[in-house]
Amino acid sequence: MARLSREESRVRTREMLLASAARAFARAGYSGASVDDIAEDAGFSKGAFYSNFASKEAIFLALLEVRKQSEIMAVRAMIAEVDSDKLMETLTTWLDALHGDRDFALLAAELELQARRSESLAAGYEALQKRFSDELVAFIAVVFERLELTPPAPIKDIADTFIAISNGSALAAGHQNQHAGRSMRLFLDMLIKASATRAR
Amino acid sequence: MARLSREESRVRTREMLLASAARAFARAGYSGASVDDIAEDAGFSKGAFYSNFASKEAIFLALLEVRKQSEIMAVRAMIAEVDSDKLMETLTTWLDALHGDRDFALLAAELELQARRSESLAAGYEALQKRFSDELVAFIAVVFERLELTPPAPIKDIADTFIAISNGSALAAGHQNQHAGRSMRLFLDMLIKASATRAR
Amino acid sequence: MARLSREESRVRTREMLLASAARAFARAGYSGASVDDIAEDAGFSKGAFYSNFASKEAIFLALLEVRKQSEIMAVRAMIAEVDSDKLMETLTTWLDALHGDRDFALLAAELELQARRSESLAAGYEALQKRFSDELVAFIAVVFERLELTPPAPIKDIADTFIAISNGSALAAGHQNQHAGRSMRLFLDMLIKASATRAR
Amino acid sequence: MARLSREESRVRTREMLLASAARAFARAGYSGASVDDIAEDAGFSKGAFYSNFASKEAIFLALLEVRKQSEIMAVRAMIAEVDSDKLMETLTTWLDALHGDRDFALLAAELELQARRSESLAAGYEALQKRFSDELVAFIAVVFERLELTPPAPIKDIADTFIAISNGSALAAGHQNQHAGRSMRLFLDMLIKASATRAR
DNA sequence: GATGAATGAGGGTTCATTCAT
DNA sequence: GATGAATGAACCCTCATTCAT
Repeated sequence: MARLSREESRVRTREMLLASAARAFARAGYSGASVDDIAEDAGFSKGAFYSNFASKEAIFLALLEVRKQSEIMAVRAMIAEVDSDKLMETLTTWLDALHGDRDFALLAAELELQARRSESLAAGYEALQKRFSDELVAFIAVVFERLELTPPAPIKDIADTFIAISNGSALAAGHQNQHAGRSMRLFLDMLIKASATRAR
Repeated sequence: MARLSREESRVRTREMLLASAARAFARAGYSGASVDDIAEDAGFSKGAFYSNFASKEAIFLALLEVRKQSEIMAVRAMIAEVDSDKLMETLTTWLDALHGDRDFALLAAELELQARRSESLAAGYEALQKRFSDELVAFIAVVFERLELTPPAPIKDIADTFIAISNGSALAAGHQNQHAGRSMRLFLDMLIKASATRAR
Repeated sequence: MARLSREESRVRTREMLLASAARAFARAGYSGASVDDIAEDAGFSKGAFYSNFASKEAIFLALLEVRKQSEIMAVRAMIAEVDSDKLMETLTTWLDALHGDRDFALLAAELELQARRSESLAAGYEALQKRFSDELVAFIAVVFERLELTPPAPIKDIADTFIAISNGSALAAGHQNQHAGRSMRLFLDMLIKASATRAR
Repeated sequence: MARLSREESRVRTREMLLASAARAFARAGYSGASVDDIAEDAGFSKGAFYSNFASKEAIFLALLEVRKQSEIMAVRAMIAEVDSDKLMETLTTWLDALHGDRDFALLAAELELQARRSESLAAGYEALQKRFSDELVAFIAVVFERLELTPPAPIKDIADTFIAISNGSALAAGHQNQHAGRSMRLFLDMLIKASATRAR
């Protein structure tokens, strides 16, 4: 059985704490979640927490980074495989993933809100958000290109609306989550209908 | 100088506390805002707070009610004055109001999030949200009627998307808020373009 | 219908507050009972309370006085009607009264305890307790005289034991109060058996 | 100098808090004593208190347990060494111990009262009290056996009276405590005089 | 690196008391 | 005399963080 090296073990602890923090922040919000909750839920002591993260804010920012990073990677992956056949299918899969995990959605909203509140968080957040936004703009541009459609508005606005609906749906989704994602699909449908076929 | 009567004074205190609470919750979130903050910011002691509201949760719910109520009244007012000439203008005014007050928007988002977390809040919240949603659905139906257009999707979905964009934009709006509301207008434009003209 | 004079009305309010305080102190103890509880339970406002009593401590002391006074009067009444025929019957009635009211008993214990804690209460209490003790000693002396028995110990000790059992039973009486008073009767029986018939 | 291990240190803190709580509750009663008082008097912070006891009620109950336990052990010890020569001497020593510590006595009374008021305390209390009572009944039975006397009343009643006098004396004992314990001895004397010598 | 006892600031809430009405 | 809004000190408890083990 492969023994974990010290480094591997440290990484593993870190990841378990991050996962636990994601759950805790989603459930109770940044202020409402306690370091103790997070540590215990991950199966560690408070001490272990502070050996891995300098503060509660630090783990929050780390989480923010992990999440935004993975969102960026997801979009980038979609760009790579854009082709007329599987595009809508890929999109649908992505949207389902985005809205399927209720905790994920609530966490996203909490991240946004909290980043807006704390100056120290805002700094780190802004940069990440910019990168994600840029990536999304690029993706949308590629899609319109491929579909040979002319966007009905500046792509930045479309991307912003996309993000707004995503976050907004997360907030609005009550206990019965069944129609989360409908808003997004309605928006997509209309977007395509509203786009002018490009002259050749 | 008109001296305030006992009752007037009480009402005034209550309102100042509500205003202060709105600021505090917007700034720091539900958990992050302290009763002490709220009371002091309103110029009162903690004791005064508790002789006006039974608990922190109570003032939060009271705030929720006030806000939702005024949103409902706004929509209702719009229904009353719907006519083809001033409709878009009225809508624009409303949207600007909705997004013009940054604190209001953040508060709205916080209200949604918190209501989703606390069972005791959720109870009170759900009812209010239902009433607002119903009102919005009625409004949208009237508008389509007046414009003699057929909606491209169930009106409930349209209303939900409307709300999602509103909340989502509030979250996404960074320090520079200038283009908040663009998403909403984009959505509205596309909505009209996507609607079929009704057969007469 | 006779209107209450201002003075009568004041006395009535005072008495209702005293009765309410007795219930509250018995139920929750001195610290545990709040002025608001007491006032509201009596059907008045806090202001009315403070118009009648200078402080929480003041009403407690007033209560102490009323109770001790009535205990003294009860003993004095028994002395007056001591005669060989009805003596034991009278005693029994008194004891039943003492233990029949659970609240009364708990209040008595609380009074004792609290008087022992607060210096300001102790002053007023000590005097009252002395008067009651003296009265009880006189009563016991008369009874032994009448029964032509010689007490088996200094009468003061007998009186003290009497009081100790009374207070102790109140404390010990659990929810099932049926055998409160047994201790007292056991003590009385033994007391008589242990007394030497006086030589004539 | 022996350094304290982690565990030893924890136990020591706990014990110091318990001792401090005993003083505080005796002095000010359950409601009157504050967690802050208790912690500071023991030389710790409030936080230390709460990492040793879950709540104020918890330390109260823990105290109750310690005290009742030691009372039980004391009675059990007496049963073990009952023999005609040293019995009365042992009893006397015990009674002196019971009444010698004024705080102990007041605490006992407070424990009884408070247990009667709080449902959550009552649960834990009742069990302990039952065990003590049973032990005392057993002890008294053994003593009568040894002395070859027939008790003049059900042993349970005798035990109850015993307890009542003990608690009652604690309450009645003023600042001058010199004659506490007299009641108890008077009761014992009479008890023996009132017992019938058993037929052989 | 991990532990958890301890700190100390603060959070929500209660409450005796005051005082303008 | 009665009212109850307001005060402000405590109270019970939580929690981010530190540090000796």
